[in-house]
Amino acid sequence: MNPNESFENALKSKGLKATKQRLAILEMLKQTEKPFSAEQLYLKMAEQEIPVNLSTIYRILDQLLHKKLVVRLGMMDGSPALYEYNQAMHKHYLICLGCKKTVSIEGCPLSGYEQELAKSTGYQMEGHRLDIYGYCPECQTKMKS
Amino acid sequence: MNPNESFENALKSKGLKATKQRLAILEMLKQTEKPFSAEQLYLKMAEQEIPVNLSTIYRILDQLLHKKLVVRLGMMDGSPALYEYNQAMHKHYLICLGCKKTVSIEGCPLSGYEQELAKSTGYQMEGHRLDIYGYCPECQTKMKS
DNA sequence: TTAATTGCAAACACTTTGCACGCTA
DNA sequence: TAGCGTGCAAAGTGTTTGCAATTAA
Repeated sequence: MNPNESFENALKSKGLKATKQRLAILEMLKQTEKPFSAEQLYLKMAEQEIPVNLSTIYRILDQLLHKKLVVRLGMMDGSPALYEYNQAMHKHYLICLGCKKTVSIEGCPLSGYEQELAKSTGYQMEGHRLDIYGYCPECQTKMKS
Repeated sequence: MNPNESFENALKSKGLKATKQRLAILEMLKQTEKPFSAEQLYLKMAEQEIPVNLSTIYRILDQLLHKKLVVRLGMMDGSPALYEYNQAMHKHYLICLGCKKTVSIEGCPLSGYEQELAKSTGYQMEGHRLDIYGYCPECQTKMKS
């Protein structure tokens, strides 16, 4: 099945029209498997001669977020939000405080914990966000010099 | 020891002058043990006839953050950052997606995990952020009606 | 055809900055 | 009194919104 076709179906089944802007965003996020900010997407799309307005990107990302086709992360400081294609299995990130590089972590150390917490608090869990901060090996050596 | 006195020392030992604005902010955060936004602090201080400029609050919070007298949290969406007095032991939060209430969680489920990760990745760990999202019991019943 | 979607420009909220004055040490 | 700290106003950044024009279904 053509990748675009599958996105078309995904969008339609969520009640969203399959516009080229939405398809382009989904494709970009899915293929790279990396988180992008709204502006990064905007620039990438410009390169590919798919001119879009930044506000449109924000609107689309917001819709995709609500439809759970995309997840949002980042924003430890006031820096822009990052969006990533929502692989069914959720991920966590190791973020370098030096160069801001983010790499994803295998597995989730909280699988059981969340359920316990639900029992003890009466909360209905909807998920969690875990980011781990440190300095990557390269930045550590840079800091020494 | 007078609480203000201990803050004075804390500030001076970090190379910061003990001004009434800084003291007021520290006191407020320490006493309430709750996270506040810059604006909330601004309003509270106005009530107490300690007029401050909002930009001063931001500057002070930023300094306190770097000196680790305060921690920052929040910002899952674009809402304002929250600052809280830095109790030595770090905390995590259970945040209600309905009413935005945040309650802190006992203990940290990641104590051992972070060290393992440091070994396997070569990163020098600086800490992590874990927030858990769900609906509190009250919001669950509201949603049913 | 027509309701959803987009572009544009303007507004927004939160935060940061430059500069002159004021106050702590 | 020397220099850190503050207020003020203005600018910045990331994001959202109203409205008219466009496009997918």
